[in-house]
Amino acid sequence: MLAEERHARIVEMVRRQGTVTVTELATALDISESTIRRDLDKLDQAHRLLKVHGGATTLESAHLTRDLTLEERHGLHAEEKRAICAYAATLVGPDDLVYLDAGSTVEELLNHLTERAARYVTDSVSHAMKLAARGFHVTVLGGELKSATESLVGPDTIAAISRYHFTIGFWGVNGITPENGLTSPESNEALIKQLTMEHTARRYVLADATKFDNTSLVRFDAFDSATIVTCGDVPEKYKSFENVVEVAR
Amino acid sequence: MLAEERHARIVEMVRRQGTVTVTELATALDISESTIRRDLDKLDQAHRLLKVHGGATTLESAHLTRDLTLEERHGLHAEEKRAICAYAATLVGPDDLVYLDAGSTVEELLNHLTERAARYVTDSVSHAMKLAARGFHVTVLGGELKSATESLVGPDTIAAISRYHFTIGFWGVNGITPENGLTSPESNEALIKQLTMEHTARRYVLADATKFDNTSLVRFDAFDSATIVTCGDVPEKYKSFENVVEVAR
DNA sequence: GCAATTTTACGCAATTTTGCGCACACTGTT
DNA sequence: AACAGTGTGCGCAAAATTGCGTAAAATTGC
Repeated sequence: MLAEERHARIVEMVRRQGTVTVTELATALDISESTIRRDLDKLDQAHRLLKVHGGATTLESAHLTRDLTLEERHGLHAEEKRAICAYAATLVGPDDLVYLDAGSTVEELLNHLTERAARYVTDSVSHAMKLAARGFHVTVLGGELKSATESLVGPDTIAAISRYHFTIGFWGVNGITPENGLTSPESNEALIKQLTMEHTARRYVLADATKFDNTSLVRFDAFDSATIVTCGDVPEKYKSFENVVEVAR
Repeated sequence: MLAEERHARIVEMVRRQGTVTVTELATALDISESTIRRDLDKLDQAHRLLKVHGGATTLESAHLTRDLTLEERHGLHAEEKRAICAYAATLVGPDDLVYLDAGSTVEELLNHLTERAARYVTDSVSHAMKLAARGFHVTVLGGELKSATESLVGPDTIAAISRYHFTIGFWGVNGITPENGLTSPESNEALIKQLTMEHTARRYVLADATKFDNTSLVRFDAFDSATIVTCGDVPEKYKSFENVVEVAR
């Protein structure tokens, strides 16, 4: 196995699991622990992961210790998010044209994507940069860049969306009820969500259990217009809906 | 087998698998490892793949491990760049629609921009994020994201450009001669440069003195089609041109 | 605290990979 | 026919990588 390939797989495992031990890596890649340690040294030096006693972690999880408020949101329901996204990633096939919504939920999905033959399109510049850095084919919709969300909005974005027909797409959401449908706090973003869903064949909304029974400000589609992939303490009334998929934690 | 055919098949294998070993290639193409290595040298030099110990990888997957070239380029001629960009930033007025080329030279320009009333458009996602974070109005052209340069290329980018008419624009460049004009190493990037220049009223090329008397692979416009802002040890023959502006260091 | 366990760092040998010189084949020119 | 120029394959020494053993360092359990 090539050194570069090993490095890529190590980083991939760290990204996927958050943390890995030296022994895990050595077993998984069938390489001596000495080599794993040398690799971790290099990767740590290149700022691709953080070497810690016994193994390695992602750079993000290292911030977790210092930053409370910002990463709080990030770390909240992290396990549920991971389970949801691990499942969602398996839905992507080699011939898909995949739309990826902006937002932190879909950001977690990026860590689980493995289908390199598929083509990805997103309105989030930060998502695009992550995917491109990992060697995926990724296209950015044009438009005005709002710094708060790092997503694109405006007439350019709308024009770009209208030229695409996605085979599969993934969206984050803030509120879900059967009556009010899928809702989001910002009208520009809601418009983009609505338009992209109209242009997508298979629609998946990724939502941990806390999103149920909440209504945010702007509705972007009906409750049953997408498959809702969820995880955690889902209220009983939602479990009977055909378009709700609950994955194990 | 023709050398060109071999090169094409090698690049194809790298693209497909992400990484290949020299032995793999030698077996697959039934060619000696010596020849494979010589081919890899050439292909690496032509930036069609990255040669690594034991084989080769795609440029994308490798970009992460080696940040040498990136930083290397970053620190080079920093003083000249700063002087050039400090001057260039003064050219932007409140009513301008400004085009910003991708690349490290223009990245330096970002640090000097002060005109918050103007609107900025760029094909570099990293430039856009920097500007947005600092509160500027910034629009991103759409298109496929190439991780090596973090710039956008492809039909989406071209379509987006055609809708704009910029009042002023700034470009980086790799080679400048009166005979061969302005040249760039990559044909996709060169095409974007050419198109954006056609859609811009006042054109400025930012180039430190080392760019003179060099010719890169692809020409994107004539020598006198833009004002060339430069600094450093400019060859005498260039100082007499009306479209060359030399700023003090 | 302190001992037991785990993890790490370092030296060394085996293996792999690389760079380079040289011989040979092929091509087009004089 | 002789010639230079280019591309290819092979052998060998230098360099890089890898795996293993062992002592030092860090962590854990009591």
